[in-house]
Amino acid sequence: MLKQLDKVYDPQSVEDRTYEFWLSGGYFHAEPDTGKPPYTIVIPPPNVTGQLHMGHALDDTLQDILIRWRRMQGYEALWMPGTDHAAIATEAKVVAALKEQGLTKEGLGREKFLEHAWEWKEKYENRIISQLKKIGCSCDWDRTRFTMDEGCSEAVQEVFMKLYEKGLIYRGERIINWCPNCKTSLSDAEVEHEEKEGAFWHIRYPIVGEEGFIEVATTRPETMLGDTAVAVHPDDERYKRLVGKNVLLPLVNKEIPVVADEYVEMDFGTGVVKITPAHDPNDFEVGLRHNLPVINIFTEDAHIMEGWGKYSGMERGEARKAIVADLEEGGFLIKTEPYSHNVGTCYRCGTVVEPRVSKQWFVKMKPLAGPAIDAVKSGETKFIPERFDKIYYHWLEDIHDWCISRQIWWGHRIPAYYCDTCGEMVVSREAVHTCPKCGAAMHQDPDTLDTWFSSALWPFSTLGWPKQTAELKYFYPTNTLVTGYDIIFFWVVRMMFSGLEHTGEVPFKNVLIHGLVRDAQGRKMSKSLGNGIDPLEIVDQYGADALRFTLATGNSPGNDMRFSDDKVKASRNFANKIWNASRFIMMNLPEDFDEKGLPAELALEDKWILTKFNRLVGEVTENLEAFELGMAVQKLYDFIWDIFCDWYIELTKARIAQGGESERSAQMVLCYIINGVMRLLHPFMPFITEEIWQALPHDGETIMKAECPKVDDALNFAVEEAEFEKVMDLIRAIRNRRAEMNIPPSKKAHVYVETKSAEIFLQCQEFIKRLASASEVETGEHFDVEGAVQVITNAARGLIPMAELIDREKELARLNKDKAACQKDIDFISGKLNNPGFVAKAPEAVITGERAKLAKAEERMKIILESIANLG
RNA sequence: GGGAGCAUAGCUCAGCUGGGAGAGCACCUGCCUUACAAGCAGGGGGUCACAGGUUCGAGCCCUGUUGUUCCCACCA
Repeated sequence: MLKQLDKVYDPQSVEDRTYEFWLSGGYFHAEPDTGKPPYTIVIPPPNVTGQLHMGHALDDTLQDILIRWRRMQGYEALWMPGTDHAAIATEAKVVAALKEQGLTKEGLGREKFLEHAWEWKEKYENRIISQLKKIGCSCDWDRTRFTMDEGCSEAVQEVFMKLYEKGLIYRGERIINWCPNCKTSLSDAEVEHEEKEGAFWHIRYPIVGEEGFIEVATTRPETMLGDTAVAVHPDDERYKRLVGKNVLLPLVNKEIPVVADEYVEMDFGTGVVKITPAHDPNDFEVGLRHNLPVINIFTEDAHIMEGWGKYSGMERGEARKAIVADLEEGGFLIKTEPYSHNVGTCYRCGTVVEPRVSKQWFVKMKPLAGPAIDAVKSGETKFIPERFDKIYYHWLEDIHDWCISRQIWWGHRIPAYYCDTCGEMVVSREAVHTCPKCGAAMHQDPDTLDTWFSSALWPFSTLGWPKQTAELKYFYPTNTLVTGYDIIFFWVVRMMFSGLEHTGEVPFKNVLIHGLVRDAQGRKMSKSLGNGIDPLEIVDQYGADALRFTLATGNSPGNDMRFSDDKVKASRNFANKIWNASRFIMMNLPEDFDEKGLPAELALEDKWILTKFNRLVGEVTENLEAFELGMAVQKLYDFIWDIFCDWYIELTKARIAQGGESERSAQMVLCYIINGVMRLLHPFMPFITEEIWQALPHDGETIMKAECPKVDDALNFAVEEAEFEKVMDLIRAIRNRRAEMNIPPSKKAHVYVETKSAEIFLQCQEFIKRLASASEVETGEHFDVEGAVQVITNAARGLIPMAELIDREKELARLNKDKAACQKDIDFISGKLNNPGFVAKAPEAVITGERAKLAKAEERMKIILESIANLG
């Protein structure tokens, strides 16, 4: 007994029911070594932050489409979203959550704080899982929970140890980016540069031992407290003689030297730079070259430290005002000019970054970058689209060492231990409590590791590495990574060099890069703008299938896409169309219908649609193999709507009405095609396709594990396809004429078809009657019909006697227009064919194509001329 | 300062390796044709940013120009 579909398509109930069914069957579960083909795909997801936004929805949808597609091809496909425990931005979120309860991180202490963090993390991960389910992600949730819980700490410790032992991790005093709000260091990639309005202050530094002064220009006067030199270019004639002398630092009244350094640009500003090694990365370098002292004037939240008199305790902005005022009062300020420059800000909180000298852990990047570059150069890992490899190279080629220590609590703790007494440091897998040198107590480094340090291990740490698990062997290296271009530096690059370094293999073969989702006006979706669209609201409104379809359609890899309600609405309409087409088929099947194959006798139109379907299968397969999801989806849309619904289903109505063998074979072909189409479409619209497929005669438990349609050469009928299109041409031409003349479909008319292919038109006369409002169809070589409307196609001329509606002059004008258009055609094509260059150099296939076109046009011209003669 | 992308119908965008320009939405006309008005049938609308070049042939390849978006970068 076949199931009937609901009369009205309700995505909500379809989706709830279907997902429940999948879960209860455990269909997402992936096992290694199942004997299935060895091609596997693991697509690690980005870190999630607790709230699914449109960017994630796009990412996850694309990943899920690829996963489902591979599964249907029989591959054992694995997908594991989730986060390692140091997931991005989590500490800030926990702190914010605690604040609401009146608690602070410091008040709780490290241990209690971490307890809260774990609790909080679990909550948001559960939320994310339920959100991912809503958009149809077919992820192995048990595995996801597992990988999230343990957080892959073991892998992180292992990697740290290995790198440390190889000398690729070191601890040192460096100038790093410091966020005074988050009170932690940041890597270069975590700093965003913003153009900000500022000023250029010109300040007098009196020369010691003589009259006069040297003019220094700066954008940061408040840091002058920490100045330990001024620098000029060695070749600068203006200042050459001053090198080696001292100047007096205003306000501080300290003598500092004038040094010569090539870093100074002579043409910029005054050609004199004040050197503050503690608070500027360049100055720090200059300081190193000239052995200058480093004077840190800021506390970790960017207030002036103790010991600076009235400035102490001032916030940096406040200090700037006070210092500028004092300089002016003391007569040291020459002028202030407005100046806009780039300022580094924290990518999490937007606070202006303060460069700060401190002891941090670093990863030496040069040795790691080499193999990562080579892997892409050799094509072992490919970017799609290709152009992103340039961005990748560029980043890796002038890379600085990576600062990996963070002064936050929520993260993987650095496995280094320091002796309280002698300062000895030990790096160790196990906790060390007593100093191996002096026997005093040791304490672990309070810092944690950069989120991306652990995220970089995702492709293998989630598979059990460093243990050589069966899963690791089976699934690694993975096939494809899907992510946005905004995350190449943070994550892709780091996974690449980490994978190569620790496993000796690239972590993935393909990197499919997608763009950002923007709002309807093309703006980036952001919290501050409040223009973010919640994917779950879209799902509630239009359904997950519509959302997924929208995200997959109309965009090509690497390009941004605009998201608008109208697009989702169009996708929902498409889903509705599919629903109704399926409903039509189901309604017209006998209750015990269970045919899955094709009838022995295929009608002309059956061969036509089977040929079209076969072509669709081939093209969609090709597109998906090449990651051209947008194109695949477009072709499916066109086939289903235009070819299947608007033509084939309409054609079968005549056969269904007729009954008997003709009806039965139509039912079989309808089922065959819709079944195949549902399977092709399933990755894009998983819910509706499952629901429909289940209602149809089918083999297997779920469409997720059904086989993807394959090209079948036995079902290509090129000749019949072309023949049938002659009939379609005539139907279209008649409809066109009737519409132009405003004849309602209810007004049927006799149609005479003059043609050389009479038997086809005769065979298809029922279609012409139904689809072109014909009362009778007659075919023949020639008809004499008084006062007939004439429609012309390449293969036939239709005569419709409608004397009362015909305006002879208009008819003639129209025919002459046709004639002119046709003549233009002929001229154009023959122009090409008469061009000796074309005939000599164009490929044979193109030339024969043009010849065929010409023959058709000439045929058509003959019919037009006859028609004009007929009128006269 | 360096690099990349984009510029195609009123709007949003496709257009794969060069062979007479496409879709969705919007618009206009006619239809409640028993799957679907979230629909059906038809229609109008484009110097493919500009200027050169390569080619038998350019939306597509090359050079330059303009506009626009983004990324990177230590000019205080």
